[in-house]
Amino acid sequence: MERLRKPRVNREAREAEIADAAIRCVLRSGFHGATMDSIAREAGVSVGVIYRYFSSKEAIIEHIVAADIAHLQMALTGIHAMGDEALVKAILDDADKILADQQAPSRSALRLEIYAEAARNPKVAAIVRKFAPAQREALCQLLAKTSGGALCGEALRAQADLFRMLADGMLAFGLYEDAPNRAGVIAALKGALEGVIAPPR
Amino acid sequence: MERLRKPRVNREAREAEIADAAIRCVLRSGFHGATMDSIAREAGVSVGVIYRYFSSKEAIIEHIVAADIAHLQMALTGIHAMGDEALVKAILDDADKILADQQAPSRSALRLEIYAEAARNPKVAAIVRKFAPAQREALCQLLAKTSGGALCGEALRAQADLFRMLADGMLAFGLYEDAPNRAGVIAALKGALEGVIAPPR
Amino acid sequence: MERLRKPRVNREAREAEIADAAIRCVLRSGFHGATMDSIAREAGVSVGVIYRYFSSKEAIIEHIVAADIAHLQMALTGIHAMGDEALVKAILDDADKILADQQAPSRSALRLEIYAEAARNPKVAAIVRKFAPAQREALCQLLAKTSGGALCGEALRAQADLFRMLADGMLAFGLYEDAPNRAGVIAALKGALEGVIAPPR
Amino acid sequence: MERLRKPRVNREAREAEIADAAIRCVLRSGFHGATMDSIAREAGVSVGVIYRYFSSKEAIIEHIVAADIAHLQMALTGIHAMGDEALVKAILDDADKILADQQAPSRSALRLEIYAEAARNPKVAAIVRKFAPAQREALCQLLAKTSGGALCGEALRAQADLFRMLADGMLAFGLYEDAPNRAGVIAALKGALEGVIAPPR
DNA sequence: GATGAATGAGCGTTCATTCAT
DNA sequence: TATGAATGAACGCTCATTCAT
Repeated sequence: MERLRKPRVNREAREAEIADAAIRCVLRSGFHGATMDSIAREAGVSVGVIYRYFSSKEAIIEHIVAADIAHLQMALTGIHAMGDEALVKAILDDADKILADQQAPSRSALRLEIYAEAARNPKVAAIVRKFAPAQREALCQLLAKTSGGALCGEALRAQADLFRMLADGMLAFGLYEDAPNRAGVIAALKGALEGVIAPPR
Repeated sequence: MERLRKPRVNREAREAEIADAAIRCVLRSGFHGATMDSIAREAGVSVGVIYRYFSSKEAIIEHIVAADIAHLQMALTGIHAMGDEALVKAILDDADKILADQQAPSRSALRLEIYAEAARNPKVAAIVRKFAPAQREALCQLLAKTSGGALCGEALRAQADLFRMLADGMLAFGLYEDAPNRAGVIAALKGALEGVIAPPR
Repeated sequence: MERLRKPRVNREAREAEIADAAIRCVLRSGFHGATMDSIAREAGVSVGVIYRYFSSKEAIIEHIVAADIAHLQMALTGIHAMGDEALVKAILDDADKILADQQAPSRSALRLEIYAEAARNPKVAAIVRKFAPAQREALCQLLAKTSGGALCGEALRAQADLFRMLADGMLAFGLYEDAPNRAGVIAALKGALEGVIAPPR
Repeated sequence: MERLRKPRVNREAREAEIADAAIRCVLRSGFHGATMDSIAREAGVSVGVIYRYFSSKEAIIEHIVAADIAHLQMALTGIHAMGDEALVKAILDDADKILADQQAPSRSALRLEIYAEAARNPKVAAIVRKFAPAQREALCQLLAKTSGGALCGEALRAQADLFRMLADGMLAFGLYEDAPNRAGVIAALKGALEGVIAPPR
């Protein structure tokens, strides 16, 4: 017998709602400043409920970290699902969008928080490290393709690491000005990309 | 109630002792996790003493931030006090040392903490911003010199910003491996530098 | 870490419990000497609970002050709700009770604390001042009635102020003897009242 | 051999300086709010010095209390050192001055503080009580004289107590208005005095 | 299962008191 | 003797976590 009950959302959806609320709180106040009360209020649930989905505040933090790193991972692997010829053009054309996404205040503040936390919290560091090789590999493949095979071996990995640093460095860049000149930064990065990427023939 | 008094020393020395102890605590636990008690214990003084040298925990944080940013500032301006011809060679030769200093775990962990804090603490953000233009200018002058005048105007500033991002991005790089392959990173950066820097004729 | 939870009761009851406990602590130790810990212990709750009912210690003090001043206010206005003829007799007959209530050690000690606090805490002073005009008015009406209209205008107000001073002066009177001779004081006050109050015809 | 040394003040003078500084601090901030540091600063000495003259903060408070009560005592006994005929006139003429002195904000704030403290601090209560009988006696003698012998026995004591209450009640009166109408209060009190005091024949 | 009131350890800070100089 | 730096218990307050309802 089918019933239309009160919209009992499933476990995953509820967990995601709470995690999203937690992220909004963390962006406002940092990992420490985000209180369980504030997360509960933001998620529209009671504190007690949170503990049915996460064993502790620590667990929420780890979840947020893993989700953010995974998002980056997807962005990277997502890109080179594209066909070869399209790729180079796409990157150059979409650089604005890709970079703007990375540099969005919400993303950068969260990532900075994560990196600071990773520098002293072993569990968070472990999550960051777990994904690092795959991300490096994804970047290597991307650069190999876009450079038309000109880059390989040690030089390829070095270049990939350089791009990784650029991406991470962008996070702090927004802090340097009250109303940061995003356009300028993005243009500069595009320039750097063009230096490496073989222009579409 | 046992008393083991810490003897009097001069003001600056004591202040520095406390600030150093505070940095060690911050590296271990972050700005928030570093408690006044832990700082006092680390410095070998009682809590009360700290308040003779700093008006609040907030003041300690601002002191640490300002000192770290000022250190970076000095490193940048220090470099191009050198003569023109010597400079390019010096940079390439000393890149290892310069980069290693910036990438030292204590420095990078602290800087990451600072960036994360700046993303939501206006006072810390103000300190970071205050130095940003001078640092950019220092980088611009450095690149102008080392590129033999080839770079100027908008392109020069863009390149400077790119290097700034690389420097900041390096901070997070140490997190990606348990025992990070510093040599590899440094080699890659050296490569990047050589792309811009006019080789000494 | 043993847990013995105090059960839920309704908001008003719990708030009153805490305020009462706070008054007992204030009587014992003064506004300053009454610590949040001592209030919590006296109320049989944990410190944290207090903050669910009062936003700060300051708020508790203001609550206590306002309640005490309001009690006085009610005593004053309550009296002359009575009919004219009954009034004079009632006052003379009940003077003992009224004065004894005001002079009860707990009331007088609290009021003295309030006056001392008002002398330097603007918020407390504001509460005291807020009720002063109404109290004066109530006293004026009372005297006008009981004097059979013989008192009016400036003379009425002066007499009212005199009685106000007597009432406040009584507070300190209990301090002058170990086991204060209340009966004597009350008799004296009764005498003073009779000097003003028109004897019932 | 006489010497003009550095103005080494004697023990009593120094003690009085510190006590005076302490009173100024207490008036500003109450017994609790006055810190040993603030007293030392106000007195222009170091904290350590205070402890050579007073064994503790408690001792300073007791000293202040005793001094204030003694001051009142002297005011009372001082008055009727005067000759009989002069007395009544003097009191009526000087009532303004006498009352204004009692009602001076500095005196009243301090006395209120003392009464509040006496209500819970046994040592302070003891000081207040110690002087009470002598003060009552002084008031009795004063009233006996000024009433031309009309008052005596129980009635005399009751009247004296009434005046004592008026005097204490005046202390709180200043709290009821922002800029208290002292003139009005004083006029009213003068009226009360005249009711008892036999007009000079 | 959901709620949110209760808990209390632990935070940043103050200040009476001590004592090496 | 005078100084004021050092001490640390104790303060007001917060918040992750628990559990009776």
